[in-house]
Amino acid sequence: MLKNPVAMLQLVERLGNLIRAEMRRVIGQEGLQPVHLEAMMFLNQANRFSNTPQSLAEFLGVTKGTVSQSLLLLDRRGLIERYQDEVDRRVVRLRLSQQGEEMLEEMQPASMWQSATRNISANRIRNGVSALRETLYMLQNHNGARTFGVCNTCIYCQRKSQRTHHCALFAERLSGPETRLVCREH
Amino acid sequence: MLKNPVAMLQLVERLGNLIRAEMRRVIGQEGLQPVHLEAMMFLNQANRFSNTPQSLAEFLGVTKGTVSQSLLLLDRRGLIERYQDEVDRRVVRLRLSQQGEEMLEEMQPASMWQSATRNISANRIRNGVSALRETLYMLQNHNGARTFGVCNTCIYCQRKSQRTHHCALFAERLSGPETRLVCREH
DNA sequence: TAAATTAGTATCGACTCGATACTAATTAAA
DNA sequence: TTTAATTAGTATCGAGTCGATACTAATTTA
Repeated sequence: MLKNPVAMLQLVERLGNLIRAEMRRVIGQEGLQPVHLEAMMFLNQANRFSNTPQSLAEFLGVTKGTVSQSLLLLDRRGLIERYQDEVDRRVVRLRLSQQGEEMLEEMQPASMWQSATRNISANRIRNGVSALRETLYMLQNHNGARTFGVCNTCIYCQRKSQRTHHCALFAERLSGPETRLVCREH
Repeated sequence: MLKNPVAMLQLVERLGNLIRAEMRRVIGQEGLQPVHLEAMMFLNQANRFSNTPQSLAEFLGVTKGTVSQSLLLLDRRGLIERYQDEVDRRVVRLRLSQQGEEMLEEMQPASMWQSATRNISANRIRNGVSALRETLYMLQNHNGARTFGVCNTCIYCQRKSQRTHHCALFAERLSGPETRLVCREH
């Protein structure tokens, strides 16, 4: 029975395209592209292990050259800020600017989706999410790509006390809020 | 409990991007873009109610001008054929050329997906498919967009006999195989 | 018969995207 | 420790997407 996986692929493709088209419609007035909104959403969730061009490129599945272009545009528009890393001066760090955060807030790209999923049973959605999540994981592993995910679900994340966590991979202390952000070494 | 729908949105977005990136990787050598492959897959499934530029544009969620460009490229590459409709001479009909069919055959974009979903329980996938399908349907209805789907699941499709069907919308006879193709008025 | 609508094409400009070539900082090696 | 290799990022190029606009030709509607 190989039909259902293919059906799922086609649905994901089709939904992906429609979301993309909707994004374009919504942010087109601002002169932005879908990929810009995706970059901003990523940066909104990125922690110090993932707020770099390299990391963003891996997340989006494009080359670093391509991402560099998009970042240039976002920078020109004043939606992000770029600054040099203190320790390794090759790496550039990214964050949303005040203006970028406000714009992302306004967009709320999920609102249409919310209404579209309103009448679907919570259970069915939960099942859908888990099937998709598993597929994503397999797909990424298969490609040798990075997984990305929030720290507090990461195998390297160790709880030290009520407030402090520890990342066994980078051997660094993590603050509580930080463990709810997205790391590239998940 | 609004978290799961958003999680599903993000998963679909992310999977969509990865599929897109993978497509690009696979067909990039042929000098094609993801949208070309999607167009070809659509044409491979299109019947006489949907094998037009207009229809394809609606399916892909782009303007007719954009689709016209892509079709020009596919035509130049010899992957599709364009011919005038007999009755309404404004409309152009599209079909895959021999070469186009062969290329689509070779691609098999689903193979990686198949292996990624191999270990997921059939039941979970079935649930995922139905959640996604329902979402797609709601999303399209909400936007006033066309639904697209195979004739034999369409409300307008009436079975006349063992072999013949009838489309109540266009008031035309449908052959058996034709009812397994995609119509834009689904 | 004239006006409005519909299907499609052509052209423009901004942007994506991969490829390639480059700079500068860091790390590994001799 | 000097040199070579690696790594992070940027710049530039060409082909293509994409929406907007303006257009042609065929068909409907008034």
